[in-house]
Amino acid sequence: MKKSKSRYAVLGLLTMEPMSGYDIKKKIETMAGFFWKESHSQIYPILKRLHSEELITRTIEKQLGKPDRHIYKLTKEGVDALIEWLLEPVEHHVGRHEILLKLLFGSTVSVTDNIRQVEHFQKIQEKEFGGLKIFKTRIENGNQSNTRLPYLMMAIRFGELVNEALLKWSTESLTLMEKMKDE
Amino acid sequence: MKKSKSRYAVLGLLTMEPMSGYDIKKKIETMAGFFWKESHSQIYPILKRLHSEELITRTIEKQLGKPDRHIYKLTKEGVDALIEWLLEPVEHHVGRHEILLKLLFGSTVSVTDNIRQVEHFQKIQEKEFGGLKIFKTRIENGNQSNTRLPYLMMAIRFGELVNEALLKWSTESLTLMEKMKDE
DNA sequence: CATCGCATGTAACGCGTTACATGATTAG
DNA sequence: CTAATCATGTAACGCGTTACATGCGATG
Repeated sequence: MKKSKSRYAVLGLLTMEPMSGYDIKKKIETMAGFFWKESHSQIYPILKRLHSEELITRTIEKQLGKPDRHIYKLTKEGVDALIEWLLEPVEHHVGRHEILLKLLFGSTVSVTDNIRQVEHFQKIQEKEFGGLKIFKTRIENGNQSNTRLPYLMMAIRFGELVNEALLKWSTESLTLMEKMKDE
Repeated sequence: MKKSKSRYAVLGLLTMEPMSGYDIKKKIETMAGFFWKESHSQIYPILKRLHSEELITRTIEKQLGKPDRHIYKLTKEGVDALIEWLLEPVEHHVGRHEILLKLLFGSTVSVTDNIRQVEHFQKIQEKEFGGLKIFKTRIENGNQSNTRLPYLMMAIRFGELVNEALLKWSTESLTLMEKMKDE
C-alpha cells in the first residue's frame, strides 16, 4: 500500500528545525503554498502516527495562557524514511482539469457561456501570477539557507512556466471562440 | 455539500449517445484520457445513483454468452443538471506536484540524486508529449461532430502548452543543477 | 465588543484506488 | 494454453475537506 504524500511533507518540513503541528501548517503555507496545501486536521493525526512509529520525538513546551506546544524532532529513522521517499522516482499522475471537462461538453451550452467560463479561468490564473510574484520577492529577500534556496527557486520557476502556459492557452482559446461566435 | 466531478463526467458523456457503464469508461479513455480518468468501480455506483435520481433512464440489452448491457440515456432533468454544472465557474485548485515537494527537501540528498529525479520527470513528460501527438492525429482523422471538435482541440492545445512548459522547466532545472554540482 | 491569532485535537462524510468476484469468448 | 476483451458489480481502505470543540490573549 502506498504511503501518503502528506506524511512526507510533514517529515520533510521537520528537517529544517524541530516544530509543532501549528508551525508545520504555517511553514507549508509560506514556503510552498502555491503548490502544496495541508489542513491541520490532516497534520495532527500524521504527527501522532509518526511518533508512534518512532520517526519523530515529542517534547512538550508549556506556555502561559496558551495551549502547550508539542515540539516534534526527526529521529535517525525519520531522516532515513524521508531519504528513501526522496529517492523514489515520481510517478505520472493525470491531472483532472475541470475546465477541460466542462469544455469537452461545451457544445451543450452556448459559445458565450464557454467564453465566460474561460474568462473566469483566465482571471484565476492572473491572480495566481500576482501571488507568485509576491511569493518570489519574499523568498529572495527572506533568510533561506543557501542549500535550499536554489530548489525553492526551481519550484517558483515551475509555477511561472505553468502559469504562463495557462494564460497563453486562455488567450488563444478566447480568440478561437470569438471567431466561432461569428460563424 | 459539493457534488463529485465524476458524476458530471458521466452525465456529460451521455450527451453524446446512450451508453453502458463499460462504454463510458472506454469513451473517457479515448476522448479525454490525457486529462481525465475514471475507474469502473466509480462509474457503476454513480450510474445507479443517477438512475435513482431520475437523471438517466436504463434499458437492458440481452446478449448471448456475455453479461447484459445496461444502456443509460439522459432525461430532460439530467440535461438540466449538466447544464447547471457547466455554467458554474471553475474554482482554483492547488495542484499537488510531488516533484516540487521532493525538490523542496532536495538539500537532504545529493545534487546528483535530484538530477536523477528531474531526468525521470523529463522522461515522463516526453512520453506524455508523444502520447498527445498520437491522440491529436486520432482526433483529427476521427469522426467527431463539428460542434465538439473545436472544444476537443482546445483541450489538446492545453495539454501541449502545459507539456511544453514542463519540458522547458526540466531542461532549465537540469542545467542549473549541473552548475551546482560543479561548485 | 468582536474578531483574529495561537494551539490542539476529533468526527463525519465523500472521493478515489485497488482488490475481490464471476464467467464466456476470442486472439495470439 | 494464456491473456485479453467484454461486462457488471461490491468491499476495503486510505486520503482529504469541512465542521465541531475548546479557550485564552491581543488587537481594533
